[in-house]
Amino acid sequence: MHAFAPSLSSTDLPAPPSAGRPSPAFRPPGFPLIHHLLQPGGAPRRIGGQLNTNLRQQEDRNLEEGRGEVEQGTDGGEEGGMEREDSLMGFKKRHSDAALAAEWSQDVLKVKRMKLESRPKGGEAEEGGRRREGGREGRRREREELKEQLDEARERLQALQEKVWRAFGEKHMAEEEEKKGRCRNREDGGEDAGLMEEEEEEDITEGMYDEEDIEGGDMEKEAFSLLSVSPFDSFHKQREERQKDGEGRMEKGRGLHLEGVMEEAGLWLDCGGLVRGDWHGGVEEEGEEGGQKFAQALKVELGSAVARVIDRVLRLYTEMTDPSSPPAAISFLPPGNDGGRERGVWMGLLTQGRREEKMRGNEEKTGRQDGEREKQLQNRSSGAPPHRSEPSDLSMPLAVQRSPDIRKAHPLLGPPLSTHHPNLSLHHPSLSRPPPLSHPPLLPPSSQPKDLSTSFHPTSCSSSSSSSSFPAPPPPPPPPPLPLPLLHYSMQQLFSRSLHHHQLPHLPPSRKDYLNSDPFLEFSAHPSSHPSFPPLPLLGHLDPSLARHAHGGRERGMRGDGGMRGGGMDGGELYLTAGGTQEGLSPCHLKKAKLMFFYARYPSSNTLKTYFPDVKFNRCVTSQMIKWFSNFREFFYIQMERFARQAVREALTRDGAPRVSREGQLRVGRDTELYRILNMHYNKSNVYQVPERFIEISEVALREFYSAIWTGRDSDPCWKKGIYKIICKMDSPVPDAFRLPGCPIG
DNA sequence: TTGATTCCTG
DNA sequence: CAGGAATCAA
Repeated sequence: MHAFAPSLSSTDLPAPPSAGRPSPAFRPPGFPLIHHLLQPGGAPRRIGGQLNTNLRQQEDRNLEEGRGEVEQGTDGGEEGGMEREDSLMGFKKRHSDAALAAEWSQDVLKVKRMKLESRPKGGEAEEGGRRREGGREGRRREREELKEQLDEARERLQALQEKVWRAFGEKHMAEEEEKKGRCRNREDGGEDAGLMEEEEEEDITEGMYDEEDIEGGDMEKEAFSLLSVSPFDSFHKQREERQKDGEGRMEKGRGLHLEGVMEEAGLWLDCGGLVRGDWHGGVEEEGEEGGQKFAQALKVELGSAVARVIDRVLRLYTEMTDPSSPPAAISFLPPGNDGGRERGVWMGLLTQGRREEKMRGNEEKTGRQDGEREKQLQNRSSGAPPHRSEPSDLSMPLAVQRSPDIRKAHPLLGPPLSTHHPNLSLHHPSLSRPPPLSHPPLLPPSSQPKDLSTSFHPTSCSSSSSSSSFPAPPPPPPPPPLPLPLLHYSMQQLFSRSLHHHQLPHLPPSRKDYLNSDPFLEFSAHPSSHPSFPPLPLLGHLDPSLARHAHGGRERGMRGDGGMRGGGMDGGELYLTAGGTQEGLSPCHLKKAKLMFFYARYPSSNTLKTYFPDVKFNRCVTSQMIKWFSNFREFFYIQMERFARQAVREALTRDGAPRVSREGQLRVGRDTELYRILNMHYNKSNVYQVPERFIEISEVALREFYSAIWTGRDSDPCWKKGIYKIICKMDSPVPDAFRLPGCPIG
């Protein structure tokens, strides 16, 4: 089980698209993989009864949500728990009715059929007769028959188990033998006819299992079919059946040795041995050890098989989508853009700006505050900036002052070495021209000399080389794609698609698809990222007792009861609602929101609601999230302004009095300081590939700021409004991947 | 009046 | 990042 636990926990497994899957915190480490595999998308799995309250409610929640949509927007927070209990009770009640046998799966029917068929001929009548006879003679004969049948059953069982073990590559015959020996001894100790049926059912079950297992064939190949494979299906349904039937029907409730085994391995491991069904007649206990091993073996095999299949599918998928890309993370770079080199070519202007800033004597600190000082500084020190306020300057013919010797680096060979900044490289072909600037046109990028001086670079080549300015290593290269496996979120995606859309992409998506539809491929497994993906990501951060309370379904109750959080924590409190949504926003939601910012700077509240299905929105939560994006924008614009001012200042100090704005030469590449800062802020874990579009927009914003500052428009109190207006029109649709609940990355 | 947004502050 | 104030639009 643990063999694949780190990378493939139960929480990675497919689940209904709705929120409310149990948090890992609720689950002992050994929660069986198969349990989830048993719940193919949407198929209600009715399990209950023997589960403790918490788990039962979780299961019930799964059940409910398997049927349909998230109960979003419904007022289920307070009453959810009760309603669930009621529905559960009602459910049991309903199922005590024999009429509901029709609901049972074919597996159950098959079990019954096989049970009948395998029963010794006439045995039933004879048995009844013996029972009526009721004497000692009858009992003796009965035992003899039982023994015979038992022997027979043992043989069959042994054969069947051999098959099973062969199938799973494990042989625990000795243990099985020992187990059966104990069973027989116990039987000899004197039990009534019920045991016979039990043995028979065991036999039957083994047969059934064997049969279906044979059909199952290659587990690895058929891992997906295992998601709905029937032995376990029937196992669960029979468990349910037992629960419905209750105490009085031992012949149904008991037996099914394999079932018992599985039950133990499943439920017991699940719940830490807390729960145990009423069906235990004693034999199961004897076989517990072997049964658990068997179940363990099954789980291991199932888990590894599923993991292999998943990896294979992922590989296949990533190959289909972009054979040239590393499998782990599909690059957003357009074809032909070769990673760092290309990026280095078409950008780098603002590389390493910040430290330079400090070197230059704390002229700026941060954006807004700099604003005033910056103005003063510029008005004062840059001495009658010729570029400012005179349109005539801007309309003057471009006279690019540059020293031809500066730029030897070939545009395709990356940034110039050391002392020269690669800022003014070729305009990237994929870059869309920023919206028309409010000042006279600049040279089109394509016509601009490739060897323009680095005058716009915040780091002055003349004053200090970048290497000297930065003893520390230069800005980190673009984040390398992380290796396989793609799990967690991407796997969720994959399963979500395969299970709910019943298809995997078979054709390479268009570039647009890359950008807008399949960004989940950008996610790569972070080594340390752990599945907060399925809902309730915050629980992991909370006190376990909170998790317990929350798990109970009466989360609000704990607010008063637990009192684990002092006053003032309400804002960030987490409450589970009946629909699996949570009130309050978690750090995971914040991460997700930040990633969304790459696509949408100005999402509407309605948009946010659609992209956070696991959040129960109320006025407070909505405004909080709106506020988040406001803060994101604020940070974004502050950086833009800051770097724009820096570039302006750089241009002034470098070229003296350039007569034209050259913001057209500004670039934001993945190797620039500006990019690094933005990435650090919105994508701190650096597991998400920043969309190219966001870089383009950043460039637009940077140029707009530069232009405004250059032309002196920043003296207008409302000078940023126009820029905001431009940027707000550049929102792109947030990928569908973000519509899933939970946190996309760890 | 409410919600969204920006600006400012801590 | 949150809180608060101010502004603006619906």
